[in-house]
Amino acid sequence: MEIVINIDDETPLFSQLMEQIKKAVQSGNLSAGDSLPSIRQLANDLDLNNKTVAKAYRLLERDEVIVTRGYRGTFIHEQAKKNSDRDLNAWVALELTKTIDTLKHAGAMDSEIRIAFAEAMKKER
Amino acid sequence: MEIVINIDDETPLFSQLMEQIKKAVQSGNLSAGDSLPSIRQLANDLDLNNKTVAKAYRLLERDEVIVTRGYRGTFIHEQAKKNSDRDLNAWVALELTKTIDTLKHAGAMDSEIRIAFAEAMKKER
DNA sequence: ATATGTACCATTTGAAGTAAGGGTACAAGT
DNA sequence: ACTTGTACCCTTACTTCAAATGGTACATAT
Repeated sequence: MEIVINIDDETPLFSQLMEQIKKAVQSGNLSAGDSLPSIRQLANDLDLNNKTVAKAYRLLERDEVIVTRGYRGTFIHEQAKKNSDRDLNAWVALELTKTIDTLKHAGAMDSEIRIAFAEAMKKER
Repeated sequence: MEIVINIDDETPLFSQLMEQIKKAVQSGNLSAGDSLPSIRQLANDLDLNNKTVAKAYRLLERDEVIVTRGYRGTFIHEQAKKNSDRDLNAWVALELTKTIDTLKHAGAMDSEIRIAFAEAMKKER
């Protein structure tokens, strides 16, 4: 499989990486159980920082598209194909939009919503 | 009635002004129908900018604590005492906290929630 | 003329957060 | 020794926003 990262693209590098791995899973280029390059290896190949690749891997594991097995490396998740369709971001956006809509219809100003949101994010630890 | 604005206080000036007017309503120092100083007058007395006072007045009118009658001036709302108890900010914070709680329990990262929130605020015009 | 709220134009200051990178270190296993 | 993912430390550049201020202008009324 080949991965191409475009630095000029406005989408974050870790997002590009996630998208391409998900696409490879959906197209069948990557199948359940396949091993992925190590974080350091991939970072070196793509000329990215370790942290950038690690972030993509961390999120892909949370989405159950890949599985990390410590020193053994990283592999494609058994349900990767099914899970690579799910879009957590879209769901998050939908939930937030619904709530914001409610607040605005009640007359809340944008700044009030933003302040309250920032406070809520701080306190929810 | 006397209003005291503390510049060293971390709470925004317009918020301080709103709070003090609401308190004056609750304590009975200001009653329904009482007239308030004009925006320019109050801004001058408290050494604030017109916009700062105007913002407080605008929000107090939205909360139905005061009523503006154009060139005639600004007055205490008929239901001011009842409405000065309601706290829109607290309700907004509660709604957002509930939604954020849901998102976090689903595994969403803080940054994802923040990005989605910013997008939702942009698109909801 | 003068005063009312309001609506624009603008700027400055400060805070907060993301994305990305750099470095160092660790336990677990080969 | 070497590699794995991971967890810290910190820095840089960029973006967005709130809050406050300043100025100009307007219709509406006295």
